[in-house]
Amino acid sequence: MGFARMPTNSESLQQAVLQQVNAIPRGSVSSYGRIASAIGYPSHSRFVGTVLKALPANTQIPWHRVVNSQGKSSFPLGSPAYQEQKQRLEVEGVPMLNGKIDKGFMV
DNA sequence: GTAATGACCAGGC
DNA sequence: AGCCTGGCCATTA
Repeated sequence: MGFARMPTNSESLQQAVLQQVNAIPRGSVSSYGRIASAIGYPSHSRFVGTVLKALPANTQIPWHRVVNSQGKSSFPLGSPAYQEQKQRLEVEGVPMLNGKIDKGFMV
């Protein structure tokens, strides 16, 4: 008898992560840890990063709305990904200074 | 199979 | 504010 896949496999977790990221409202920001907690796996903050890293360059998922718990971008200052994130956030009204956004924008 | 890696986090200093 | 440490856990080598 084929065991139905348990809901703890990484595919469902990945879907859950993407769903959460997708749910972040425009002009707001969340964190890796918050996403992890939201899907019921508070110790999987690193996994959230793993999922976002695997996204294709042309994705519609708003990965730019995810920063770390300190409100800082995970990318090195000045790197292409950093510039992209900063620009996208500022278009939405979330200023980024020195790689950091105001925590008041965090959901 | 083991070892290293990383878009993390909380706490300590 | 910064830097370090230990813990975390899927992915990758």
